Amino acid sequence: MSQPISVLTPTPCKECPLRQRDIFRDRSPSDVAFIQEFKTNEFFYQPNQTILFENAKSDQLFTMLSGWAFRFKTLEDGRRQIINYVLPGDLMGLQASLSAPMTHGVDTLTECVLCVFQREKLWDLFSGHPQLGFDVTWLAAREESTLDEFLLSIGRRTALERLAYLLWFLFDKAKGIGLVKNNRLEMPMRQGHLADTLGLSLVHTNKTLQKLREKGSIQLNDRYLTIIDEQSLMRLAHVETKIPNSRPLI
Amino acid sequence: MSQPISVLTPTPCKECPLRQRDIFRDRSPSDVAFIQEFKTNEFFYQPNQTILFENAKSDQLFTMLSGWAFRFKTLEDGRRQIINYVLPGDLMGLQASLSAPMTHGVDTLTECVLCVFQREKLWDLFSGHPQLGFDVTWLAAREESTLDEFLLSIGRRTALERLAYLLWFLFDKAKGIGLVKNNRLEMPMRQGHLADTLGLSLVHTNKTLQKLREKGSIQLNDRYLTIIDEQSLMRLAHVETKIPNSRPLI
DNA sequence: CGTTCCCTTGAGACCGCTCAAAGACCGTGG
DNA sequence: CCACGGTCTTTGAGCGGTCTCAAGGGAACG
Repeated sequence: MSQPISVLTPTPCKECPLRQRDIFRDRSPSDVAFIQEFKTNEFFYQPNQTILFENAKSDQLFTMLSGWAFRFKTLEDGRRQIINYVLPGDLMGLQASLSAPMTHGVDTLTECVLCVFQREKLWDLFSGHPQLGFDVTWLAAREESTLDEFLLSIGRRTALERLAYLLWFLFDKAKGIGLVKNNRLEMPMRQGHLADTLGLSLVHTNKTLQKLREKGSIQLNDRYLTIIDEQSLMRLAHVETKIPNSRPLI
Repeated sequence: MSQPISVLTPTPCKECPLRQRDIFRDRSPSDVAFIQEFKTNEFFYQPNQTILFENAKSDQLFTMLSGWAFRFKTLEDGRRQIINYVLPGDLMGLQASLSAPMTHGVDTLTECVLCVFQREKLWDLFSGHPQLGFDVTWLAAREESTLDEFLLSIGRRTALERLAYLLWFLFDKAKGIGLVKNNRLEMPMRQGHLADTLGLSLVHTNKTLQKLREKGSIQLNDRYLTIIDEQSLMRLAHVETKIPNSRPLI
């Protein structure tokens, strides 16, 4: 299990390529300066490396700068549940910074670049920069409502609806950060990851994927996802509340 | 659909009966004073009333003072997923205070007494009382890790494991706030609620409940739950990470 | 050119679902 | 005091969605 390497010339926060996107809210110069100070390092990970270990303590929290990763939990016998995917702009490791050891792990899917923050400075963030504290809470609350929706999915949607929902969700989220080009999204995960996200077996996920393709809602081959008819996909998935994408970046 | 009534003589925060319990962390007098000011009202609800409406805006957030409620989401065709239960000391409505309309509803199970806070003062909380801001985040992060565990449950645990987990979880949580007396917990929810929490049908939930009883792990009748053999229940449920109960109260 | 990883397909088993009905409990009104 | 309706629990029967097991095919890579 190899280690990440530190990036020699980290991106300065005020030139952060993510922050340029209008999906991320504006920040005061003083808040950006604090974030810069808060950021102690920049890490580069290979695909299939572990960023955060299940049940281990961590002194760091991270913002994904580029790449895909996923959060997951496992049972001792190996059953795995993928909780959510981590895309550029997402914060992770907050939980471990606030209290106990991590109750979930995070693994990379692609090469990833991460901003590294030190947990001990988190208190300075709340006390000295309340807007940032507010934003951390905002992000946590938003993650929570995403998980609410996933629970509804796994608990009450059929396999086909679930898959439709997941693909729509990922496509929509990726679109917000500019990962969708020509209506095509490169999805680095395997069908096994989708299965572990949906609470389905690999085989049934594959068969459900076929059905979605036959219906003409999506196209997915060679790692590339295209949504052919978004309206019908959303109807199939019972998407009811589209959360606006605009959000803070830390 | 009737309305809650305002309690005529609300409990003063510094005499809050919950705050006396050692499970809730100590607070500085100045923070308690702010919470007192933040609290604009105290509501009383009957069983089966709605506290927060799905898809509606809300200007309030609440702390449960006494009683049981549950958070849920529904699909248009009526399928319902219960996300989590709300017990004394739990904060709710944060999401609506931060951004969009509520993406989930909250209904009472029993009579409930709630502290009511005004959303517009939330910013004062973060800017003037960073410890409280930190604690709000802490609560959000903890709810998130609860949902992670529920996702693992519904996605990867069998019906029996899921039910075992849920009963253990509720019992343990209720114990922390003194609701368990003589190893007995009064559980106000119906089997239909359990089913909608577990992502199972009512009938199958009933049959799974029988199995748990036959195994001698639990006793559940007349609304009262007793855990006979906690170790074996935890083993059955694959409980791996017991999150410590100590937490902040707002 | 063999190995490995991943996707695909088929067959059969089983877990959990729906439909249906009966029993238990409770509050209300005659 | 009993009859009645409503809500909740329990049980049985049969169906089907999803699972596991198994094997074949394709693409990437050393």
